[in-house]
Amino acid sequence: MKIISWNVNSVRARIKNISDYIKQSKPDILLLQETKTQDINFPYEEFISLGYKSHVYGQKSYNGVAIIAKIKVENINKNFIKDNLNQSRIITGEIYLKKKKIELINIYIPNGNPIETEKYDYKKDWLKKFIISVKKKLSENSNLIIAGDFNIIPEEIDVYDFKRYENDALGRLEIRKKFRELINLGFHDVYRFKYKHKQEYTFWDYFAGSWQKNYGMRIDHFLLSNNLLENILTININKKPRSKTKPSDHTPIELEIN
DNA sequence: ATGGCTGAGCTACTCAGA
Repeated sequence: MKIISWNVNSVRARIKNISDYIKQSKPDILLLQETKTQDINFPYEEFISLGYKSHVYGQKSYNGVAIIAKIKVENINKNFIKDNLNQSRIITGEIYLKKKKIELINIYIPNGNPIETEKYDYKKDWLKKFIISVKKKLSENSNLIIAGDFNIIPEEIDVYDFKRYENDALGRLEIRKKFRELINLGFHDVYRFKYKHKQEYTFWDYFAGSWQKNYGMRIDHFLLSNNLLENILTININKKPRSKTKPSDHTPIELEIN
């Protein structure tokens, strides 16, 4: 089974790129973040024509997450946490891998910049609530997949110049500790689990030639609960979509499990 | 290297992203 996570930075502006990518990568499930559109304007038909059903939790202009699936996804839930600002940042559902019932959690964690503002507090509060809910869910189901745009640089190796981000909402120790706290509930960061010292990124800014200079950061992640480690086949950051015309600033991360 | 580039909503310009 192939599950892919991708912050597309507008599903409507990106629909051609997304469609081309699906045809090539053929995921069973595609988890989208930053769809940036209300549910009534979601391009359902484009995904249906490719054989996918869309489970969406949209919002006008900002945020928005979706589970695009070729296989059955049950018990879709948009209230995994209570979001203080009612932003559309999390959608969950259940899938089956052989006999295992897996809770799939698609997230778009707040950016949190600038620090020392209400935006940063919102990110900290969001993470606090999320960790509590994950802990509770883990006590009910030991098969969890958390994927999405975390807006967290886990370690120094995960950004082109750590000095620039050590006091930023993405790289600050206080935030990285939250990521570690999540991992310590019983998860592995699949990319880092497979590649101990590899330096690859999932995001590059649009400006200042960041892509060309490879000034990027690894902020999109797959976390698998320890019970699912034996099911991991491959994890891959696919840089091709970032090199296309009219790209998202993020590129997909692809997981294969069996 | 805390500014530049992109998208949404709207149709000039602000807000947000990371």
